[in-house]
Amino acid sequence: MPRPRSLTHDQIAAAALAVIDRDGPAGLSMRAVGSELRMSTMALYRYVRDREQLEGLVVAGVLASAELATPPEAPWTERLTLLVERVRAAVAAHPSVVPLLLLHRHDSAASLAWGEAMLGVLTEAGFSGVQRVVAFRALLSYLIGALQVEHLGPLSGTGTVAIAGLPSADYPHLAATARDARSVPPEQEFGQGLAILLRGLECGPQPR
Amino acid sequence: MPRPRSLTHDQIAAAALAVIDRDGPAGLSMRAVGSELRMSTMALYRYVRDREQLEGLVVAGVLASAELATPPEAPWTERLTLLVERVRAAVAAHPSVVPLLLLHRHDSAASLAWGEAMLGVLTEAGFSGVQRVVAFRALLSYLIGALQVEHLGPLSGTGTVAIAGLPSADYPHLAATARDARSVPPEQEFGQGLAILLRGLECGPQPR
DNA sequence: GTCGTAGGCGTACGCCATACACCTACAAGG
DNA sequence: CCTTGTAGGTGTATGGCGTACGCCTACGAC
Repeated sequence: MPRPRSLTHDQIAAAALAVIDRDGPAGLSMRAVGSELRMSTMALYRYVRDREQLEGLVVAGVLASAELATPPEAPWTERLTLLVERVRAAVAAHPSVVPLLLLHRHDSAASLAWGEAMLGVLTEAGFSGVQRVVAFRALLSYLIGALQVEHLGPLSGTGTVAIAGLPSADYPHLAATARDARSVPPEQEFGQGLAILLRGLECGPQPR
Repeated sequence: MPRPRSLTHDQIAAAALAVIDRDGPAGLSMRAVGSELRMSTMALYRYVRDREQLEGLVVAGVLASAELATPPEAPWTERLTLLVERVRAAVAAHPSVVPLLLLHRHDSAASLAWGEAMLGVLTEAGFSGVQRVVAFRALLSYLIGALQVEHLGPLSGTGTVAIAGLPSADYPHLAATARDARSVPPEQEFGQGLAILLRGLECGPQPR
């Protein structure tokens, strides 16, 4: 009956994402999002319980951009690769959102749906019971960890350069590896790591 | 010549860790650590540049408790498992430190030394060049991600319970898997996931 | 036109990190 | 033993944050 709402959750999430993309994760504040929407800070609270819920909206928005359908005739390893790579791509488009993703990866419908899709493929591949639990958590851990390692590294890649310059006397392997790492693009590194994990799932004592 | 220092970095790290263990990650503040040390807030700044450096000290302290020596005659997979499990154990003793670990895993001598130890084993196992880079990053990503998934989950495990209660109609696989997951202790889940990854390193097209 | 609901906003409070200026405890040099 | 300069410890102040609360008012229903 009274005045209609003038904002949607989607608009709010988009505004917050814009702030984060522009000013980095530390730039996100209720004040900043408010003025991004040309509203007062407190107006936001008509739409959002608190800052935490707003962060959840941002994460949900990013995850929702990942397609969940996979070709049913493709091998299960390939289908899982698709699902994982799509999340990686969605996040790579907004690197500054990684710290929020770590805290809110659980509490959105988009993330539940992604998990459901992953488990669907694993189930069709023959995984069940504890093996399915372990396989899913291993893939999830790798994905989460890789995002974190890639985007929250020591200034996202410049750290590798710094490590490459370490005194070879103190850290010979580390310095050498960091030098090698400079020639490996992040996508390739991510993909190959994922391939290793999937190979372990394929050829383990509990195959199928 | 003037007055001697009355605090060491170790004492400060221990105090901050005590605060975190008692009040959780959000309880960490310069004020809290100051009063834990029976000093004023600002006294801390004589020993520490800013809050970020203090966080680094805490992480360094936790990581330093992980032993780095491994039996040279053991298989390389077992030696890597030891190194990874020790970090997991060190962190599991102070779960609230996980968010800080994610941000500061790079900037302490302890973490560099751990990386060096891991790479030493990988090198002895025959890995080199890009393969060594990929293997190391895969293991690191899994470790980081698993810590995050385990300790920053939806309230650390209670979330699994919540998911298990989801409407099976909407998320059938997710609900079933969450039910299965309740019977798997976290250490076993972590260990089996790591085993999968190591198996992938062993039996891949680029073994040795 | 009237009215009640709920949108939008201003103010204020308590927390945080931290810059700065001050006092003072103490080791070194006499 | 006394002086002195350095650096330790502290109090105060600033500017940011999230958000509780209360006010005004635009608006749909009647």
